[in-house]
Amino acid sequence: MLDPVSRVRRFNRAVTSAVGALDTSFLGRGRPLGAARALNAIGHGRTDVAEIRDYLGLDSGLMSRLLRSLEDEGLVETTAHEDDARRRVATLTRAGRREFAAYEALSNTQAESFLAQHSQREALLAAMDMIASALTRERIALEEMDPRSEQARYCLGEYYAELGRRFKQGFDVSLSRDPDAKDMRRPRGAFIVAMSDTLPIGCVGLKGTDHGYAEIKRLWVAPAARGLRLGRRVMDAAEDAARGLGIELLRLDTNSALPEAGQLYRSTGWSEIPRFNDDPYPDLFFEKRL
Amino acid sequence: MLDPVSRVRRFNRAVTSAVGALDTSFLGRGRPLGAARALNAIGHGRTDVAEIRDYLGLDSGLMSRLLRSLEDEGLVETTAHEDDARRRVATLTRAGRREFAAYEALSNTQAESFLAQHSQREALLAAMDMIASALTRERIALEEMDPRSEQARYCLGEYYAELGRRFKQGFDVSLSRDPDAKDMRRPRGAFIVAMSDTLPIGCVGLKGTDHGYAEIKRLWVAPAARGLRLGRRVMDAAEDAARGLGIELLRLDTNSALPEAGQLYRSTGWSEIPRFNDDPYPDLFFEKRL
DNA sequence: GCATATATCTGACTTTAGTCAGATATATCG
DNA sequence: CGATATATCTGACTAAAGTCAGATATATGC
Repeated sequence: MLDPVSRVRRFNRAVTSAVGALDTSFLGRGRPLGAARALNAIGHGRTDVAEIRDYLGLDSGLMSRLLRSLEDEGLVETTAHEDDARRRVATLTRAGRREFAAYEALSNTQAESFLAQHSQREALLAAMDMIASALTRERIALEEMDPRSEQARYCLGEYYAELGRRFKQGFDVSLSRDPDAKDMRRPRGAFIVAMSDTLPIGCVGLKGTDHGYAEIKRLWVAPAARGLRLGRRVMDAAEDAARGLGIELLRLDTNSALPEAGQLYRSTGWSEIPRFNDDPYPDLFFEKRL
Repeated sequence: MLDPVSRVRRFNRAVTSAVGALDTSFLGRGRPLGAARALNAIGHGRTDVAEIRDYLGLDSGLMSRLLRSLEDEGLVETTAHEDDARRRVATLTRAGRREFAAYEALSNTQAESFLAQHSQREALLAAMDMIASALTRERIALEEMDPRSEQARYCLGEYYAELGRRFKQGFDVSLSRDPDAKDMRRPRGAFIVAMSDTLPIGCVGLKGTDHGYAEIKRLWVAPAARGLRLGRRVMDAAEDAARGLGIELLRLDTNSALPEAGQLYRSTGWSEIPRFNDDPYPDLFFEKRL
């Protein structure tokens, strides 16, 4: 009935009016939207004035005045930055934290009531995740993290769960060659997480070995982020990290039940090699010379 | 990692900035956003001034001034309404149509470039459809239509395709007891389509028979609209239509491969009865006394 | 026909957002 | 130290959006 472009535009119309409604609900607290947005940015931990200005896309004059009005209301205090007295740092006062909490409550209530009117919650949330990831595509940041960090462990948990669903025989980490966290940390290796806003949406591990090569492990992209060519991006980052560590040969193992992974490797310069380990799960092996 | 409310809020943030970007693109044509929105509302067929005002949520003074500025630009003409000379009707001039087309082109380009950067187009579109339907939930309208109308035929096509996917043996309409369009039109029956904006997202047929009962046929809800309790709403509408036609007994057949349908019937006063036709597809039969 | 209701318009006003050109204070580089 | 760059602030301004109290014209019910 509708062509793809009309479907996108139908979505845009729906969302425009929903955003408008959310904005108006923020006006209920007797403060212009600009000031409310600035307060919320500070509440969410953006304390550096330049950072807030950049995030909200404001002129420096306007930003300054918004801060002043929040100060006049007694919600915000500004001090000079420790390392650079030209920069200013904004923090919420006690009253500011209370006001911020009130905005948070408004947002939460609105989100909850939206969810409550829908009986297929998980499908709806998955759709929202997917669109949020697509819309914030340019803002996805790749960060090197400790493989034991909360974000990394979340990714690994999702990764194992997905293998469990996709392998006919299921997946039990303890049977697999679970890499030692130390091997995926500098200087032996690295662990890279793709963050969209505060949400981890993909990862890859570079595991150092003592056999003259390093291994790529735990490549995962959240279902909601597939189609954004993120797999390729994290793999590129892992290869860069490997080069930085002086590694010249990479190997990896995978399973033919994950065809999209195999396709990615083949299209990015990896070549299939014979089995090089005795892990029970993989049935495909690749290597790439850097 | 994220609780449901945070996921909704992440979506809201993503979408807020995307909407802002769309708005700014509209400013490129040298006209304030308010005027551009009014022009687009007229171009999309909202000609009654009160209707535009209502749609855009504007004060009557502001609306009047926007119309005036569009008239001054030579893009819009207003005339008195035929039936009520107090009301005004706005139409685009030739120049107005040209300008409207330019805005349309902007929107289309923006939508296309969003789609182009994503390789899982169909999944992304399905997610957008789902969210658009959820957000415009209160604006879903049930309309009685001819079962041969474009909208009805679209729904039926989707319905048959879904049965084909869900029945192990597939589905071939010609083997089923395809109701005559005449039986699903007044005065023998009715055909109801649920419209979200201009998109049909569900349907149900009420088919008159000569056996002392009418049948419910072709109950379908678009995958993107599931979870909105739309099935229940269209069924209620069909029952109302039946009551209006003096029908006292309803019957329907369905298949256990469609468990959500069976559940709907059981929870809305239908009771299971023995087979009452020789259609090869159904294996469950219900009736309800009105 | 008259009172009342409705739809739009006009004029006078305020608030919010945004722009721009300096001013001020601090940092950095040679 | 001095030149230059950077971060923020201030003042003066404009544009856009929105509000509100009537004015005007037309419709409707008795």
